[in-house]
Amino acid sequence: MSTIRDVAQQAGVSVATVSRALQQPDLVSLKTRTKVLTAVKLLGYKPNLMAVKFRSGKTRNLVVLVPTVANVFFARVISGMQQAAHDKGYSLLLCNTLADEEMEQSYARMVHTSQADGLIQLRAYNPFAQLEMKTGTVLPMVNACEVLDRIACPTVLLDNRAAACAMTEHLLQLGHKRIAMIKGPPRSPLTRDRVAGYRDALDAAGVAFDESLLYPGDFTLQSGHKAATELLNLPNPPTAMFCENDEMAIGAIQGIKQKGFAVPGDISVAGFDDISFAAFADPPLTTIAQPAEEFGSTAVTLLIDLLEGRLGKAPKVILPFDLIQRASTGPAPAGFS
Amino acid sequence: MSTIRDVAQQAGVSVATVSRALQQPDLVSLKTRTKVLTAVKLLGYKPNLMAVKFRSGKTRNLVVLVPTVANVFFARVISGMQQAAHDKGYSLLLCNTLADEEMEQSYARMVHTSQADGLIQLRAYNPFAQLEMKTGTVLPMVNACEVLDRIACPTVLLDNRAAACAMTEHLLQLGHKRIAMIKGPPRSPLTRDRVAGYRDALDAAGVAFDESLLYPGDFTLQSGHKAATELLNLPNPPTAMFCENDEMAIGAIQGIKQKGFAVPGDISVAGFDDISFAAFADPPLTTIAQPAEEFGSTAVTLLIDLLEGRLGKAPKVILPFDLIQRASTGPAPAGFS
DNA sequence: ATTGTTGATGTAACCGATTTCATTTATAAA
DNA sequence: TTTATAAATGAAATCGGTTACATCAACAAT
Repeated sequence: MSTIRDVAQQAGVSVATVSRALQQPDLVSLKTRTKVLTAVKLLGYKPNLMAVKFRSGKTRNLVVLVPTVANVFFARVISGMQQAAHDKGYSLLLCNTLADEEMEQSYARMVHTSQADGLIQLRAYNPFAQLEMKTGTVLPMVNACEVLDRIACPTVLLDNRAAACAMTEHLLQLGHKRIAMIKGPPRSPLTRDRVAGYRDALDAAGVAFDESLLYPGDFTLQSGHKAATELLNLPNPPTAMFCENDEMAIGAIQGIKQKGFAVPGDISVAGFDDISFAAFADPPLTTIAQPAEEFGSTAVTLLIDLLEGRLGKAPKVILPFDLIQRASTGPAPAGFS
Repeated sequence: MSTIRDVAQQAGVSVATVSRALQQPDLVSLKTRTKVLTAVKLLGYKPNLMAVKFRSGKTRNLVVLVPTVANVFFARVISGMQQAAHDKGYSLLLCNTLADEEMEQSYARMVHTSQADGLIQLRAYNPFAQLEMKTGTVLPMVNACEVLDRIACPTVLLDNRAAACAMTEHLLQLGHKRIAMIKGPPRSPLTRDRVAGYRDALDAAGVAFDESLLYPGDFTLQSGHKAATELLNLPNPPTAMFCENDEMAIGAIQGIKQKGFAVPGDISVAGFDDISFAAFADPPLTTIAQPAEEFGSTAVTLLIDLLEGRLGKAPKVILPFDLIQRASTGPAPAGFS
């Protein structure tokens, strides 16, 4: 590997001139510039960016903490991040945390140790909390998708409450009174907001809230299946199931069918996210579309703006949702209404 | 941010001693070590790993080129990579290439420019080819999943030919004679191998090969849907469709149903990969299970072994497949046999 | 002709660790 | 006690760039 010194020698100039010829060509005369470029080409010189980053103290790396890379929605978010980061000359250091706080902190340490400039967290947990407490500093971070309640960093989120309310209203309008919700982990702010939206709609429609219709899942196909099965075993089962993501909805549909019920004839099912499989479910899934890639790109943009000092107050960006009506929801069966 | 010099001053020793106290504690007396550790704690010292990496010339970063992060199978592969890399103290720099060679080369450049030590490519394209040609050197790379034919680097692959042959045999045993194949891009070695395996099985069974039953897709749900629809429009349509991945199979099932046919009553459908959605398709999908996470972890392990000089000849690791028989394949309809 | 200004280039410090080599101190052997 | 050896420590070089500052030449203004 040739270094800048080799180039300087080959070109018969100083290293400073080589550096300038490459970084700020206007400061160097045409003649010298040509000599330098010739030498660069001859030697196949590639600057050692590790040295540059070290010197500058900027890595242009961003750590991304993803609860589950294998989740289709997050995969789309990552895709959006990657695109935005690449466009701005940044790279992503990916971590599949599996929601393990120790793993998250281990990766967060890359920011303390100057291996990355900032961090994006897609979950309601601040891996910097301990260190920030101790040092009184605030580390560059952006929180997206599932955001912490009281966090002083830029966030990107959906109005989950409004979205859940909209979907519940859709089901109510179809005549459903017993609407189950297959939700996420009870502690999650995401779940809390969506349940709140669900209750908003019920309250507005004067439908009584029934705790037993709330079933906690874990966002997997399996848990949707299990939830639906158990909900159907209730003495007074629901006629509609609103799931907090599409995977659980697809799992629920299978569970419902296996119990011998029709979707949406007997039971309506709604999802959340609008992953690509939603449109290919049988029946195609009514769901809330989220701009997943935009979540990613916005998060990256905010973080870079923050890092480069272009961000004043920590903004909260709220992205739009869209209720996609497909065939998995229909009128409540007559016998039940 | 405090540096090693601050610690040295605080502890009243030289920087060399601090470095040793942290890296090779046995070389430092207990008394000094304690002084140093106290100073470290007091100052909240974190070594600047950028400096370490620069100095050592090793970044412990690995570039990963993924055709589509949003593809469920690749997401699992990445997940396996991430785990293995983390266990060995490496980080992943993720690139969603969208099979764009320019993008791939742009990321490959991170290896030339000392931002990463090596690269993992999940596609049949060598982004180092140009540079290696020019310089005569060979850059550290591992090729996995879809591997290049004549490449002198470690590879991890499935015996795609045998797997496709096994699935085709399964369909032949069910009495199918007209078996379509919804394949990938014609140029891909993956496709080529699988088509070869498909023909192996046909030949062995004495069933004539029909070019018109080969339909090229692009691994998306949509393309599976389109392929199935068009195949059913053939004058002499197939009774079974073997798809090169589960997404296309799920798309195909929808297309078939929309045409008014039953799966597997009229048409059997088989997939490849065994993604989580396969078991939740309706009907659940017969498919070839691939150890996706193991692809990732093996690729990472090989690359690290290569980087750390523990690899002699470039190995070809062949991972096992498993034919998962579910409900989407069944006996060929009587009328057609 | 003198001074000032601009443009082009070079010298050397610098970033923060590690590591070689030299030096000092402690310990064991004679 | 002296000497040989081992252990502990420090000074300084090093990695490969960037950049502040110094220098020098060319040219313009006076």
